[in-house]
Amino acid sequence: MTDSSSQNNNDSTNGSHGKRPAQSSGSSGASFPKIVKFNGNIQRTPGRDLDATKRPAPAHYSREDLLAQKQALPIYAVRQRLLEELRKHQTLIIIGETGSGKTTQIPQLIFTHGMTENGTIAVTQPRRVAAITLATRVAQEMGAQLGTTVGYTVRFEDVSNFKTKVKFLTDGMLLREAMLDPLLKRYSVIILDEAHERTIHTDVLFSVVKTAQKKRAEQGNNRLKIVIMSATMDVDHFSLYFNKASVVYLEGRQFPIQVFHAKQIQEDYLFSSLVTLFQIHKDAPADHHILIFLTGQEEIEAFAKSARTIAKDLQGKYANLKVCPLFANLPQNQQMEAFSSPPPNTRKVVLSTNIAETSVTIDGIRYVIDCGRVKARTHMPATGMDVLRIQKIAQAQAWQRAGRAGRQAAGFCYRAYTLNEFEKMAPNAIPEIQRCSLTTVVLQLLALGVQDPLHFDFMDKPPTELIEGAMKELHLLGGIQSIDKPVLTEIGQQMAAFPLDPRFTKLILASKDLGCTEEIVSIVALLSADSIMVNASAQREQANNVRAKFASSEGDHMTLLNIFRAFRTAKQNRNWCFENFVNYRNLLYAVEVRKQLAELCERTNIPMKSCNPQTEPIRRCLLAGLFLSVAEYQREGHYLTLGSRQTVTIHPSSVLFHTKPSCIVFTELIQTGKRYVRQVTLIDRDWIEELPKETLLQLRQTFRGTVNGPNRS
DNA sequence: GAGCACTGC
Repeated sequence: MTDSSSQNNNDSTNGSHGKRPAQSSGSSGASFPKIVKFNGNIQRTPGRDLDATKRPAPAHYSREDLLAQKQALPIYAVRQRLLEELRKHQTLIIIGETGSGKTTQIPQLIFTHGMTENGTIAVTQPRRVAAITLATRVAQEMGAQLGTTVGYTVRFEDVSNFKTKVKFLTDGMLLREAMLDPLLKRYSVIILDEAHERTIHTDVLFSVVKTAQKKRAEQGNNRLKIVIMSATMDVDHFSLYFNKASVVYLEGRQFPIQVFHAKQIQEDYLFSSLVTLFQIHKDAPADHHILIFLTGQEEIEAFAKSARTIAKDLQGKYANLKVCPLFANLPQNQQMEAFSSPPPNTRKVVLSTNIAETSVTIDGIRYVIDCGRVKARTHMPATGMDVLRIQKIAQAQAWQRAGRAGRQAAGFCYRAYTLNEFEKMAPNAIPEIQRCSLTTVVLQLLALGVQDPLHFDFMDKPPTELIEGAMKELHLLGGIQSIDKPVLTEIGQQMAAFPLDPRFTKLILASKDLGCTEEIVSIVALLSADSIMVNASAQREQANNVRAKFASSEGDHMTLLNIFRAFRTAKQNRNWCFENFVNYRNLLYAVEVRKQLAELCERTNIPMKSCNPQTEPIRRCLLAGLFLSVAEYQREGHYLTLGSRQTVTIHPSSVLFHTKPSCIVFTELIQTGKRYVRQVTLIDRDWIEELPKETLLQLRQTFRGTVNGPNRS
């Protein structure tokens, strides 16, 4: 550990040995962050973690084992000095690689030295599974039963009680708590971990904890200690934001990784990655597995096909090759393939999206091939549309990817881009808060008591248009009094209470008058979950045929509801899901969301009325809540949106893709190759005129001239 | 007749 400002001690691990594929050359001079092998037994299960039976069982260690493991962590030797720093400063920034032991050891250090007399230690994580596994591990090390002294809180699961002193929670969960108590009075220490990931929640929390600390200090009792933990080397930014807070560096052990860059610019990064794969395959021992970072499902499936074909031609000449795709939308049983050990004399090649960058860890990876690209979502405030496109990664991401080769032993990373290209990459990825729709964030800020979101103390301020766009949408939804005076209305307060996109809360509120809350709450829950349709390209046709019995001629929302009802009738049976090509995990998730929403409805006096067997109220409700998302048929399959007057197409996954009704309401607008609307429902155009007067007035004001007389061509 | 990266409440 060294004190701040003297830090530039990255090991350059670009060694001189190692074989080079023909089109790659050894990199020179680029620094490499420290990679530390985690010395515990923490494993992360992929995907949303709802199925408790699938969670890795906590390993059982003896007291001696646990102590030995603790002592082997790099942090152990410096714990006394670290403690001094923690005592000395009210705000401390700790830089250390993931797995250096900081996340498990620092909360214990704080706890055992009495810094929790006036409250609990909160440790935030960007992901649920991490919060759960870390709490399990720390409880074990402290000899406590999980849920007592050590616990965790994530959505749908609160394993903590009033005695809990070390609490792991998702950053989103702490933000929720802050909306009820902006001073976060029950905590004496708040640790924001993985701060370098800059999730939208952590970014808001930066300011929330800073404000809470200041106010509590002014009140003079129960002061708040803040610890920011990050893996980034760009510490000045953090330190400056937290009033020049002290920075502590934690060194770790690492396995060296040799990095190679392409010799010249690769026109086709897929082809280049494929060539590299087989050059490695020719020489490396069979149990040295390979991880290839690609951008998306389609790309991965095409790459897998090519790789398997080539491997078949080479059969018998080298080791066997087992190709495993890995992306979040892949059904869990297929995801597990990427984590299992392959048979003898077989090399595993995992083709992954950036899910393998942070969310999951795969054993035995010695080689990484990095295509240098990522698919990222950007919000366009002018059109209200999200654009999904492939872009170059940042340097920090490139190092993160490379690090995946050195988790258990020395490794290699082959980059499908030149050193020059690498040097031209942005040092860090653009934080989420600067590129996503901020409607929910602005709503949360207002609920937290922030007066002027435009001048909120962001660590990195989002573009003004994004904040203004959010205010505009909130105003249209009736959530704030006016754009100039952003004060929450009663509707706005309800929107803040619901863990939903405000547009979806609006739907629930609209359902009250139409007597279809029972149905709308299910639909909103389904829209909140990942896709419930299983869509492997290989069996797409079969899947569509089997699911045809659920399809509604009225659109996707009714179709979703039909599947959900059938799932519940089938007693939420897993096999039923398998037979019907629907995703069990995501349906279970929707059931949980529905439960939560139903409770909130009860609390806010929205009766769970059903309109069954009628469906018209549901479609009228969708229109009432989503009146900004209406489109009219033009010609050649194109639609024109009522509000922003953009040409859009119904997404091929929609049940209305063939039908092309004259007027539709949709829940998602996204640009990939084309501009698509997804989740589409057929409506009667006359219903627009029958909307409540205030809504119509608002519509006319917003889109003058487009509501009464759209040009039909 | 064509395709959405990843999280979270």
